[in-house]
Amino acid sequence: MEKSSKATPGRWRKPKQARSLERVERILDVAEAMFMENGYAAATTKEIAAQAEVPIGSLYQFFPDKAAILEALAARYTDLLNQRLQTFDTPEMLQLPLSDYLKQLTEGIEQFFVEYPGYRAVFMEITTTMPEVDEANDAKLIETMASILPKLHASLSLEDRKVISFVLVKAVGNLLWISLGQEPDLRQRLVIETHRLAFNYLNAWRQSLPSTK
Amino acid sequence: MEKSSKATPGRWRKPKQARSLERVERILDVAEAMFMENGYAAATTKEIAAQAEVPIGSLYQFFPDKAAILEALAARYTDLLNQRLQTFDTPEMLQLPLSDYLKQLTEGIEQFFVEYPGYRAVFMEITTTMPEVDEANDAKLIETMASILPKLHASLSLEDRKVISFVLVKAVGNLLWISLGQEPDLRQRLVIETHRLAFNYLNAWRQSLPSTK
Amino acid sequence: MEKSSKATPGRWRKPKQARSLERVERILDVAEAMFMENGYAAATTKEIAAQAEVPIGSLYQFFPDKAAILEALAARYTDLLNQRLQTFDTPEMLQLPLSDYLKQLTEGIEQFFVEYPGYRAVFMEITTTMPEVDEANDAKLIETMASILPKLHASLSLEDRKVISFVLVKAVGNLLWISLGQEPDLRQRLVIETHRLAFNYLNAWRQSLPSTK
Amino acid sequence: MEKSSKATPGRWRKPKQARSLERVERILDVAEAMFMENGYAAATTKEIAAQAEVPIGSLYQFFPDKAAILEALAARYTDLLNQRLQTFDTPEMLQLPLSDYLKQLTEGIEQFFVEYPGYRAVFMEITTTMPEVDEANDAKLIETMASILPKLHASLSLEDRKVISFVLVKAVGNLLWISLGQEPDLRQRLVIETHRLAFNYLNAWRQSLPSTK
DNA sequence: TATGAATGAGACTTCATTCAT
DNA sequence: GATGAATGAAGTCTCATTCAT
Repeated sequence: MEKSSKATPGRWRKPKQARSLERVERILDVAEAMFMENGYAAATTKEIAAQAEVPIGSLYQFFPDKAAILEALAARYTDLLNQRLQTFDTPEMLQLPLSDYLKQLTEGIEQFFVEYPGYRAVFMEITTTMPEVDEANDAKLIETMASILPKLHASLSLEDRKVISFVLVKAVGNLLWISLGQEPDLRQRLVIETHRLAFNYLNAWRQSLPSTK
Repeated sequence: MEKSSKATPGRWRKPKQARSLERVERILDVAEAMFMENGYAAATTKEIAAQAEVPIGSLYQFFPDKAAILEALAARYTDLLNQRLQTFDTPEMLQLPLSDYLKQLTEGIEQFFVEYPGYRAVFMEITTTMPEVDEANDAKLIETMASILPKLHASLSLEDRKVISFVLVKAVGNLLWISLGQEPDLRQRLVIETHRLAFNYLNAWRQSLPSTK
Repeated sequence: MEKSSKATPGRWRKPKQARSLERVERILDVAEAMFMENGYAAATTKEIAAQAEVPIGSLYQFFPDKAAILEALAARYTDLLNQRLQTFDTPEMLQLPLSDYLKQLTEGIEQFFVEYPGYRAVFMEITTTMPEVDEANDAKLIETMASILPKLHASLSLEDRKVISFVLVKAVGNLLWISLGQEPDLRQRLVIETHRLAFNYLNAWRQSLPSTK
Repeated sequence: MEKSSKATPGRWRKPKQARSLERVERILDVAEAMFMENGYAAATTKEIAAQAEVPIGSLYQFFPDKAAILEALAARYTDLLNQRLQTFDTPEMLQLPLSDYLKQLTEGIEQFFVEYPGYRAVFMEITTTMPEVDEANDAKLIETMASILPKLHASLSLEDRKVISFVLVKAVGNLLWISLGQEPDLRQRLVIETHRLAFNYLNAWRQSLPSTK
């Protein structure tokens, strides 16, 4: 615990690293808000720094360029969503009947989008601006999904699991994501329909295979 | 039925309007290519004009600003896709068994995306930059879809048709659209899976209702 | 007074020249309004033509360039103001006591500015943009004034008349002109003060010379 | 009290602020010259920056837009003229006979216009382009004048002082200002006439009131 | 390490004027 | 003569990023 015990005895100085972390978070929060408000292109690094009360020079010490802020935001969310997905990879969950399981999953994901409205804004920009990042993100989610699937239905081949996960992540994800922006009534119905879509899809797969869950 | 037999025998003069239309088309084509290449933000009006061999001033006579070019591109595609959708609103099509019908539809839409790879790039930008336009575009497609549905299943309520169309347009559209960027093998499988998704979804609806097709 | 009795028996066509005059007037009126609204620089020839319902090409047949419109406006006003000034060069007027004469003059000029609020806008631009034109305009007014002065006081030398006219035109003109933009109360007082200024100035001259009016 | 005797003994570093101030001054000087040469509209920010040897980006750090340069110029002159006016608000000056006092004042102002020929160009543009700024500027001068007047004549009401100051500032100011552009002979006479105008105006006021200076 | 003034390429857009029809 | 689409030079201003302090 160096940095001297004597010197500058008055003001306590927060460990540098902690201060940095705080700043980075503040930058990300501000950037997210601004991206949501007017889009990535309209936001300026200067304004982000100003609102985050961080000198522009410091911002560039944390992020090599503007795009990196968006990337960091995306990473933050991918981690978060992945964690949420893993929530559904527990014995209690997996023992539920398929329909119920998917109901939980569908609602859980919708819930996630409600909790993090920034997800939408961030990935809209990402999809357009950095397809690779978007791809990578989805790949992760698909992988997570693929690792859950065999527990729902044992006899799925790796190939099948990948494709099914792809379809689920993209279709279900997209639908729930879009539903967010809709009127409450329609939105509620959309969640139900999304469940219907997912259930019947997976159910059809189940019936086409020898053993079922 | 020539454009005059006697007068102005020498140089043939293209009607003004035709020349303008040609220019507008050229601008749109060039812009589309550039938007696909590096994105909307990276494209410059100056370069678009140059490549389209149209003076920049003329470009601004046709389009009030850069965004208007993107909008026009979107409108062009919405019309095109709508027309394609209407292709499936014929007696011959509608008499097919549901599965076959959806196979045609799925493949037809995929085909469309193959034919017009610009669709993707354009609507990616649109979704981010001009959500209203995107909304309007989807609304049109959903409406068209909703007008086809009752012929597939008579007893659907208006409300149901709207929701189902929404789900189909968004999920199927998104899936096929994304599949475009995938490896051929995966892509082929995705088209099949999309069909499976759509069929089982609609089939579930059918079975939950009194009379069926 | 037709323009031929036989030819083009159907629609009557207004003599070309008359139509042109009308158009020119319309252009000037519209231009004046626009110059007053947002200034000369902000007005565009295209918009002037559009509002005057005259094709832009025609506008350029009447006026070689944009500046010419401003010049024409100035000329229109110079003539008008000169005429108004000549109103004070009548035997009845000139027999009035100096104070009364100047009261009439002051109020008459103020009245003119009220009648033609465009005068202000036009000459503001002119002064800045085309000092020569402004100079010429003032020179005319000064000359007119100088031709009236000897009737008020016979023994003024040409040199004196010129200087006095200069002072009167510039100071009185400016003051009345500015007063236009003031609150009614202040404006009324300014007219009175302008008269006081002019009267005491001329009166001082009178007393410094041998014979008086 | 040197800027440190020990530390950084080598290169002397001009304080940041000083450098900025210098740049701002240079920009203003260059802009003034260009506005005088061809008018505000003809001057370009790019050229101003180039001649001032300041990057265009820096120019825009000091001034939000082109108009702000003109405004700054106006403010600079208003301050200057106000200071000059205050020169006439001293006991020695105020004890002079009215005629002598006004002679000093008239010549002092004329002198000012000679010293700062840019004043004319700047306020010509300002009057047209930003009447509010012009108004504010004149209001300041009028106020200063009004604060001097009671010392010339004690029994003037506030209302009277305001109007008299208005007349003096506008008429005398305008006359002297215009005289600048005239031939030397005429100019000299105009200064004399301006004095005559002002003196007889104020003198008339004096005689109409009970006590005099 | 921290700061923020400095940089300048280049983006979008305007508009007076022309001239082919 | 009448028309108005066409032209393109040129203007203002932005902003991601750097680097001297």
